[in-house]
This record gives sequence, C-alpha cells and structure tokens, in this order.
Amino acid sequence: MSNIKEVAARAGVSVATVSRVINGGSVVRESTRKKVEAAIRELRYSPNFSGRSLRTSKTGKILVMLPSLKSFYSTLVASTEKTAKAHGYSMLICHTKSDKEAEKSYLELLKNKMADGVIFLSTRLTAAEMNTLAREYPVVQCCEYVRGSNTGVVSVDDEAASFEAVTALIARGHKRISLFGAERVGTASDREAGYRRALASAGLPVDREEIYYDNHSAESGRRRARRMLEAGRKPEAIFSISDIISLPALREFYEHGLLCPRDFSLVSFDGSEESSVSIPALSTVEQPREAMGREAFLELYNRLNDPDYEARIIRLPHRLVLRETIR
Amino acid sequence: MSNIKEVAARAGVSVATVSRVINGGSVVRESTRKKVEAAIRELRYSPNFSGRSLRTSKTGKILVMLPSLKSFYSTLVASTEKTAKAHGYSMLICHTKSDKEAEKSYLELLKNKMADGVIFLSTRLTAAEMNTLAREYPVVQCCEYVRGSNTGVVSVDDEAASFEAVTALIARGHKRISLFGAERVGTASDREAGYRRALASAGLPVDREEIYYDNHSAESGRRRARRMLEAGRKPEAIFSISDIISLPALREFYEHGLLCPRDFSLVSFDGSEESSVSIPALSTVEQPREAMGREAFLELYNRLNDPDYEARIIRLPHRLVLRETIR
DNA sequence: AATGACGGTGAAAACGATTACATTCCTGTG
DNA sequence: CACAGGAATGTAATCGTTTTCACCGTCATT
Repeated sequence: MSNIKEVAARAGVSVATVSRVINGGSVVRESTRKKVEAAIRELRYSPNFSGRSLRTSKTGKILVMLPSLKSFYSTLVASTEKTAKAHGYSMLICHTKSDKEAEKSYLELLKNKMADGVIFLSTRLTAAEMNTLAREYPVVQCCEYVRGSNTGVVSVDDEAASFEAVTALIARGHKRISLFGAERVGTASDREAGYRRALASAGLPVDREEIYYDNHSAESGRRRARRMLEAGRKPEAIFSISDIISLPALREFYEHGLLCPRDFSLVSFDGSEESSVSIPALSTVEQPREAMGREAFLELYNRLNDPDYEARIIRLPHRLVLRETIR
Repeated sequence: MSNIKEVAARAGVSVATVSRVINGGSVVRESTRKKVEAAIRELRYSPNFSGRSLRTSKTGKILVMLPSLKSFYSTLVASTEKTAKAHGYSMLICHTKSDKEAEKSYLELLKNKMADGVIFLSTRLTAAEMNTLAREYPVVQCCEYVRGSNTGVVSVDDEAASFEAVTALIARGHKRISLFGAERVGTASDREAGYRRALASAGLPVDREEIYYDNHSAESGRRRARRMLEAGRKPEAIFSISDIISLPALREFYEHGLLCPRDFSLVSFDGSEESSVSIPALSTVEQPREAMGREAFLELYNRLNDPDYEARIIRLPHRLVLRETIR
C-alpha cells in the first residue's frame, strides 16, 4: 500500500506539498499540483485514516444507534446520512438490538476517537449515563429519548399525537379503548399520557385491565393480543404505541377470527412503510422521518462545531393518517 | 483525554509496560499490573484507536454492506456480529441504498485502513470491480452476489429453491403461473431459471407476457400487480422472487378486490419476518438467516487470517414454508 | 565465584499523516 | 541592479500506539 512519502518521492516534491494538494486550501503552483495528482493516481494512493485522524484528532464520522433494522429507520437514516454528507461527515450505523452492552461497546468508538458524535434512535442508557456521555461528546436523541437528559432531542409531540389518535377513536363512538403500551419510560409513557388525557377529556374512565404492557418487539404484539383474548375480552378499539406491535397483534386477532375494522378498530403509531401495505392498512400517526433524520444531524452538527452549543429540543409535526383499521 | 503516557507516569512505569498490560500476552509482574490497572481506571483511560491501528495496521473491524434496512437483515447481521465478536472483530453497517456511489464511498473505509474486510448483502459492483476489490481485500458476498466473482459466497441454492416453490404451485393444479421477477442478474436470474425449469419439467409453456420485471423495491411490487391488471389479466398463480415485492403486490390486488388464496395463489422468497405476520401469511422460501450471517463471517475470517485462502462458495439449505397464500 | 538463563522493564524507533516554521524562488519596484 | 516581499516549497516535530532490542536483577548451575 502506498503512502504519502512514496507519492512525494514519485512527484519529486515533499510530503508537505502532497498533503497540501490533498487537503486543498493552500497555495500550490498549478504545475506541481498536476504532478502530485498524477503520482496519486499512478500509485492509487488513498490517505491513511489513522495517520490523519491521529494528527488532527478529527474523524469526520458520526455514529447512529439503531435498536433494530426496520424499514422505518431506512428513510430516516438515509436522510441523516444525506445531510451529514453535505456537511462533510460520514455515518456509521450501530445495530444495538436494544442491548445495553452492545450500546456501550459501540460507544467505545467515541472514546477510542473513531467517531466525533452520536445520534441515538433509541437507547437503554439511563438519564445519568446519557448526561455524562453528553458532557464529553456531542449527542442527539431522535424519536425515542430518555427524560431528563441534556442532549439534543428531535421528536414529535408524542403526547399530543396520541391524544389526537385516541380522540379519533372516541369520535367514532368507541367507549372501551385498550392501550397496547410498553414500559412506562420515554415516548411510551408520553403516548400513554396522551391516551389517558383523551379518555379523561371525553369523560371516559381508564380501566387498568385495558392496558397491556410488554416490550417493543414484534412478538410482543401477538402476546398482547393473546393476553387480551385469554382474559376473555374481545377488542373493541385499540390504541397501539407502535406499528411494529400492531401488525402482529392484528394477525393474532385474525387467527382468532377477529377482523379489523369489522370487529374492532385500531390506531397505531409510527407511519412505517408497512402500515400502508398491510391488509387492512393501518390507521396510524405518521412521524416525519425525513425531517427527523435531517434535523437530528443538524442539531448534532451545531454541537460538533461548538462545544458550548446549548442542546435544543426540536418538536416536529406529526400527521394522523386514518386508513382501514378504523370504522 | 488521557493517553498512554499519562497512565505510565501515574503508574510509575514506562509506556511499554502499560501497553503490555493492555494487550496481555506478555510477562508483567503481578504487582505492576495492578498499579497500571489502577492508573487506567483512575484516568478513565481508553486506548486511541488511530494510534494503535496506525502502528499495527489492523483495525479489528469489518464492513457489512446493506442495500436497505429491512428486518430480514436484522437477524442476519445480528448473527454475523455475534460471530465476529466471538472472534475479536466488530462490525460496521453501511447503508448503501442500492446506490453504487454510496457503496464505493463506503469502500474507502477499506482503502483508508478503517476496516479489514467487507461482507456484501447485495451490490451494484460489476464482476470485474468485485474481483479487483477481492484481490486486494477480504470480501464475502452473502444472499445476493454477482456471478463470476472470485469472492467468498454464502447463499441458498436459488435455482433449486425456486424450482421447488413453483413446483408446489403446479402441484396445486395451477397452470398459468406468473413470475414477479427482476433484472436478470444474480439471484433474480437464478430464481427465474428455477421457475422456467419447473414449468418446463411440468410440460407447461413459458408465456413471456406472464413475466413481470421491475426492480427490487417495495413500490415495484404494486407496480407489477398494476401492470398485470392493466393488461387485462387476473392473477391465477404467482411466483415472486422476494417477500418485499409480494406484500405490496398482494395489497394492490386486494384494492382491486382480488384476494389470496381465494382468487389466486402466491409463493414468494426470503422468509422475512413480515411473511408470517401478514394477512394472509405468505407461502415463501425461507432462507436460513442465522446460519448465513454466521457463515459469511467465518468465510471472511479465513481470508482475514490467510491472504492465500481460497474463496469458497457455501450453499446453505433453504426451507419451503407453505402458508395461506396458496390454495 | 563465575556463568547462563530468564523474567521483568525501559528507551526509542516506527506507523502515516498534518502543520508551524524556515527556506527558497520569483517578480516587481525603486 | 539590488532588494523587498509574497508565493511556493521543504524540514521536522507531533499525534498515541506497539514492538524490537537492550538492559538489569535474580537465581540456579557449575
């Protein structure tokens, strides 16, 4: 593998000049630039990242932590990456599987100076851990975030969106509305809050039996449905905090002869690609994925360039999309 | 940020000794090891990756190229990563969006010595490009691969699996079997070959009008269905080369009042998570994702440790899963 | 008591880039 | 023609590691 020295030798100049040609911005005579560029081409030279970043202590890379690879994230991170690229950064995806250890091991990349900052699309860190991290490195949380952390945040107004979704169910005349929720942290808790407020402001009681907690996985969707049926209840209307959960739940009900919207209504959250393709198509709260991905990077970028930049909370507008799962 | 020198000073030893403690394998007196470890802890020291890899010219990282973030890949790369970790490697995901330029720009990471090898789960490179790459770096292709490349390959027997899938359709008495295919390269072409062989060996003609080409995206599934309907044809039986295509197609037919399996049958390919959750549940050829992810790394690992390792083609067993989309 | 072996440690040279500073080369002006 | 001064280039230090080689004790062997 060729290095800068060989290029310099071949072009008959010093390494400093080669460096200047590579990085631009300095004055180099046109003729020597040509020589150097020719040498670079002939030797198929490509600068060594370690050497460079050792010297400059910059990497031009950011991390994006993903709990899983779902198409929901595909457009979101594509947007992040596009924006990053436009600002001279490249992006590395870290697949955490919602595993705290995995997350921490990826964060080593930050400590090892392999990356300059990180965007979380979900995290298992505590607020305290997040804060120590954010004190030292640029951090932004997107979509999902832990409360009480002083990092940048990009999200929709989960509470308001959920209020709206549940209110739509109530407007259709539903009285018994179940919640397919999750551990009461982060957005799950906000979405539950919206659910509760909607019921309250319609004068409906919150029946604790109608709240089904579980984790965020696909299988858990089926489990919630099964639990409901095993409790001897049939669904009338359901507000589910994520499409990921809704689809398998729908499937489980279907296997028990219960169809949507014939037998019950469902409104869900995320606006994933699957939501418009499934049969029946999901009514769901759509998150502005492109904008979120973009804003997440921009917020990070501010901090990247200014250690004193004060982290912001950015709320983006959601959109309630009513499709076939509501009567 | 602390460096090895500060640790050495604090522990009252030389940097060489600190390095020996960090990397293990060398003889260090127990008492000094303790001192060094204490110093490391107190300074919250973490070795600088650039310094290390500059010196060793090893990175301990591999790249995984993904065309998109679909849950199909989630378990596959989780398996790759687990195996990689067990062998002391970590994994970086590159989201190529099936874009050749994006792919190439990620390959810079190889040239820049940011990573030691790469696994492609789909590529836009030509066989020639792939070969030049593979001559210089460890490369493995998994699931999807370009023909005539001398890289490691891990896949199912696409032709045989497709033959089996289409034969199942024929066994159900279907005579007019459409193909939802794609540009005739790589696995798409093998799957088409299996489709043709199945028809041929059943004595059925191949009707070119019944072959619908398009790309690999979700929207393209709807397009194929629409094209079929606009041509005034109704589906009788369909073999689709990917679940990604099948689901939107099913949806499109559904919107035109055509239901599966009532009005037609469909067998698809991949065995994605969605295939078992959709309504109706897809009949599909399941690929052994875990095994594929694991084997892909292992094959890469061989080459990583031995530049003269001869690349292998590894075929893993598929499984035809018949569910609700077949009568 | 001299010798050798060996466990433990340190000094210093890489690795490949960037960059402050020094130096040389031009060119235009008095 | 000498010289100032900017433009272009070179020299060498530096970033944080690993690793070779040399060195120093200590201890067993003769």
